[in-house]
Amino acid sequence: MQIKVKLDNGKEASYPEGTTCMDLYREKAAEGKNLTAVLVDGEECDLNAPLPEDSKVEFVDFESPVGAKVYRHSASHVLAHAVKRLYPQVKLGIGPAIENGVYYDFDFEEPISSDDLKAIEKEMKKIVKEKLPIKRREMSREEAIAFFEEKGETYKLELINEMPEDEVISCYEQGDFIDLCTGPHLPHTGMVKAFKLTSLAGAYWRGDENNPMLQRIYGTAFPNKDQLNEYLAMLEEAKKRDHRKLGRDLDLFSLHEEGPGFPFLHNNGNVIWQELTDFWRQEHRRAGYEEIKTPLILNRSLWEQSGHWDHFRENMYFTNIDEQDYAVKPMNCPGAMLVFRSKMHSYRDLPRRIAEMGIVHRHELSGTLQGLLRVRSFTQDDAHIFMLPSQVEQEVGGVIDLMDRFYSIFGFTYRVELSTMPEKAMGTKDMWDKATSLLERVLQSRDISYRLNEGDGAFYGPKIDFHLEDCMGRSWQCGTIQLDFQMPEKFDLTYIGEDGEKHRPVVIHRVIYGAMERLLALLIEHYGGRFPVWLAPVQASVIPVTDRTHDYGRQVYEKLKSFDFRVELDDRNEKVGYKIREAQVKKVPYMLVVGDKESESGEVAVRHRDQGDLGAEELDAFIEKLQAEIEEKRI
RNA sequence: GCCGACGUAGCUCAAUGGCAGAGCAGCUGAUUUGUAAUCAGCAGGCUGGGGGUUCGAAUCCCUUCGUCGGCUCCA
Repeated sequence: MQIKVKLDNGKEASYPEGTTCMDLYREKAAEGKNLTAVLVDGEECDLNAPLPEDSKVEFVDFESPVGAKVYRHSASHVLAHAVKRLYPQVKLGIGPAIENGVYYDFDFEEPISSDDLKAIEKEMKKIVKEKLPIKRREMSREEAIAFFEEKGETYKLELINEMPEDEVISCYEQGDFIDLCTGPHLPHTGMVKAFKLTSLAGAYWRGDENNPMLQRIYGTAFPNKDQLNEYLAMLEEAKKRDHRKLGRDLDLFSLHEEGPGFPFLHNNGNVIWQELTDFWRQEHRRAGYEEIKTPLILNRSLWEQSGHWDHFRENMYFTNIDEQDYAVKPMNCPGAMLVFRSKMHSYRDLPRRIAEMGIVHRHELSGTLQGLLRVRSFTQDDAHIFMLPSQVEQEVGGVIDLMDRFYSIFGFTYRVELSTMPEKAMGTKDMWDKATSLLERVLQSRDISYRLNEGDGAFYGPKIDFHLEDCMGRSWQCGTIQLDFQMPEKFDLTYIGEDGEKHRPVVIHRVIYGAMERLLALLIEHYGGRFPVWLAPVQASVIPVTDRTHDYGRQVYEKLKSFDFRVELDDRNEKVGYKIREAQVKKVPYMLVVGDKESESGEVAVRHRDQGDLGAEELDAFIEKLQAEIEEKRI
């Protein structure tokens, strides 16, 4: 009997019944293709499984996401195998492929240290050399339980016990190593060509802090040495862009033992900050926002009223004034509620868009602090929009437009997520459903694709989050739009409707930059310290060639200053090359070299940090161009 | 908070139980310089803090603070 199979090149072929994926795989591999997996009818397929009749077969290599996953998953088994050989008593956790690599969680009898990774890597190389065939083995539930019980693999037993009754329990075997795994895998261990163990970390079993902490070994794997080295070089390159390093080198900010998580902004960083907030104010005025400022410390009773006392207390700082309890604000909303409530509103007053650059303090766990990306005190570009229920869709849409306006100025790409009702939530399920579907409707009407994040909403309402991607492909939550039917109730907010009766307004909380500190970190890394001219702490450095041209250099410097450019005069007794190098290292966008020629002609010799020497130009012409570049916020 | 690693001059790093050092940055002087580093000299330290072991500690041990990589959490 023959079976018919449709291949990925569109051709149909027939094979004897019982032909496996492996047979086809061998046939393809013999053609010199570097395959890692086979997809049957779009599903990852075990290589030893016989092909079903009329199936569609595709072959994938490392370049496809599925191929990379299979490849790296096999690498994770090689890792576990090596660890098991070196530490026979170790208990296995899980070991999936992740973006750019793999990890595997282990419960060691005695904790290992990162020095031990070398020996493990060496053992992995041996296993690769042995070219052990990787075979799938299916077991009955009883068989599997008995097997892993005998091996003392308590974590695997936990996984098996939670599998649905009818699930096929499959294991993969290579040499003397067997692991519970759905697969599929590479045909043999010799195919795992280039890998490196990168770090050792702690990780709670199944991500739950109440569970024991396992040791997680991270690594990465590629089909060849070149690709591995390229990846490692990319990591090195990213390190150079690290905002903590650039923050120090460019004198933007600092962090001190005296205030962990409380960043100090230096003049250079503050210049960028001010530009960002100036731009923010301008755009918000245009978009019809007012701006307020509310106190940092407010009485406990306010936090009880807002619900923060019940829902956010672990993250708050407290103090005592005149024998009364006070809290440092962790959010700006209660302050904004008080401002709104301080006068009567007609429906004609709404929507009221009230913005605040609000400084908030949150007690984050010490282990989570990270430069400016994760801090304990930060400034939110907050705003609360108070509106009629009928205005919600339009207002949410307006905020989305504003988000896009800001992010595109910086050249960021972003991803949208919709977060729904969490466990610790205020309000009824019905209100939440209503609010959530409303947000969904706005996103859908604008054709914005989004990811659903079940149970991740704020305690007072569902939210739309905007995640910006940084240069390393990590994403950070910045903008968020949170719908709130709770706060208006808690604070008994009202407006007088057309009917002369009191009604309840709806509130949205939103930030666009998110946290100024995080945004600054992101911008530093995004631009690698080469800020666009509108943001650059120093926009131009005037470099006289000799003492003879110091006076002319000063004239140029003064003129540029009179146009409000941020400019420096480098009249130190140094060679031109030295001054240029220094300006380049500080990533100053423009260097203006002035020597005898320029001082006679009234020109400046313009050098751009990226384009190099641009030649001499009339000073007025340069000023005009610089103004335009700043005005347009050119990237 | 938890797991692992680390903490030496402003920065990057040496010194592994026996006198704490280099490069860059800084300061002083010479040099008058044309598109990424001129030369010479000087200064810079309670080796994160506290305790211990030792004749002797940057080095070994304990503790505490901080930092880094993760986990959990989040703007």
